[in-house]
Amino acid sequence: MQPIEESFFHMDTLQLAQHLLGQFVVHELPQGTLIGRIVETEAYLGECDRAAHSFNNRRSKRTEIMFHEPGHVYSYTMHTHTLINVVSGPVGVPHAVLIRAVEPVAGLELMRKNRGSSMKETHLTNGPGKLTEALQITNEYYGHHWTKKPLYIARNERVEQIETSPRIGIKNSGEAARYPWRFFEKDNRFVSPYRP
DNA sequence: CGGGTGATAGACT
DNA sequence: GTCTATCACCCGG
Repeated sequence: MQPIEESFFHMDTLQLAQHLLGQFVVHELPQGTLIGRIVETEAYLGECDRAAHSFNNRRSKRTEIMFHEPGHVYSYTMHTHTLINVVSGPVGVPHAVLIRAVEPVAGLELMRKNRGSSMKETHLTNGPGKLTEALQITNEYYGHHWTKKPLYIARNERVEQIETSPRIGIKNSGEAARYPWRFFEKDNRFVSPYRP
């Protein structure tokens, strides 16, 4: 398993959010290699998107990485959970794609250990906070690049049937709350539960 | 020290 | 599936 080429990340953000579906997230650890296949993403288009942390090109210590080259890791903490993003857009354009769910591919035993032994398989990685816990992804990877080991994206076949919906958890973002910028694989049981 | 940042587990129906 | 109580850190002032 090898990291994807850097040029992969140089595409329109809404395209990238869809092309990421099917790709592998790989985390190589001493205890084993954890792999998840991306089945759900959301695009955040900074300058024109009230739901984005970088709305209006808001630049802070936290959003800074989104102004850098695409392919960097943007992570942030939501109370007890870490959420993980892929920086998108050219330098100076603060876009990102949130990875909302993956399908467990390898390292299931370790994932179960990370998530609690009684956790059902479908609940292992079917949410943005769940998958970071299962794959042991922490804020230490803020500013890392997704082409570098030990945490990287590896190429796999793209998904064939992509569905869209409004994004989740942003209902106070006015008009932006209705943009259909959530993408997921049709009928995949590891997609997070939809909350209308 | 206040504001900003939504997801999760578990109980219930 | 739906409901709801609970969860913590970083930052700027």
